Amino acid sequence: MNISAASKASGLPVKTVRYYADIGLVEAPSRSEAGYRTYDDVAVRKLVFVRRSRAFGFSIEKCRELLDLYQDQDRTSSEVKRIALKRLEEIENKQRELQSLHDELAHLVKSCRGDNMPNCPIIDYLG
Amino acid sequence: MNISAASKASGLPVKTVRYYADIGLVEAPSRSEAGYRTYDDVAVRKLVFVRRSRAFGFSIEKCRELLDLYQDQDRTSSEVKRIALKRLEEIENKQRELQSLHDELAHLVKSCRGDNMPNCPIIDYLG
DNA sequence: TCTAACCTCTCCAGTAAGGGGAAGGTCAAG
DNA sequence: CTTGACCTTCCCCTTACTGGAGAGGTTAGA
Repeated sequence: MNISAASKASGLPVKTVRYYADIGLVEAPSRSEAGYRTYDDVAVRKLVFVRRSRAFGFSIEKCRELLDLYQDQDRTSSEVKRIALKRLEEIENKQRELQSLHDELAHLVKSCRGDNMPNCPIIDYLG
Repeated sequence: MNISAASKASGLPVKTVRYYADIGLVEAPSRSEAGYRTYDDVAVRKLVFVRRSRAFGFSIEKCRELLDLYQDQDRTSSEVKRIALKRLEEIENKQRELQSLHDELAHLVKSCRGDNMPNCPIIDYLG
């Protein structure tokens, strides 16, 4: 499998597939005689694993840890759960942050008439 | 006012105060004989304006627009409101995204026993 | 007056996670 | 044999800063 096939199979852009090997997140693939990267199903499965992990917002470093656990037959589910719980907390923190931003901004927006006059409570609040 | 005083007065790090002038977000301050940047209250007010705008998550480019409107006596509040509404939409989109991430991840976490066994629904889902 | 401590300057490099694109080699079809 | 699709490496670009090096300026105290 050349890189574009691996890209389609994994759902990741070609650039990203290269990048993940460059930074050592996944193993460097073997090369054809012409120097082309060649992928097998195992490599693609790991790429998919990373794609799904990234979709949850795990950082590359967390993906590294998760990938290690994925490949470690002696892992404990508590190790995985700990990482996932931390991410869940991050998400909840971000949600709280966004909620308060939202409420404040929505309040300002509602108080602004949005007409042709220069007077604006939004600008007033910011200034 | 030297830069550290302006920093304290505006609530922005010194580096950031310099940066905002470097990228032309705010005017380049005048200089003392020794080349030190000197700030006045007007400059500080603009820095505060940017800090508050940034706190709402407005990008630097949006801050540029907002700052222009802030300084434009002939602005209309509808121009400001339009920008704020767009940001509000962005926030709401992000909230929806985070909510679905949260629900999915929370579900996985709940289904994982987090014990000493290798079996893990989180890893299974990702793999 | 000298010196230590602190302030400021510019410039360079780095962050996260890739994306864009140039210059050049390879491969399969017609 | 040529064309076009594919692959390679390399370097710069993105956002919004942050950190640090090395050099010069300022100020308070001995």
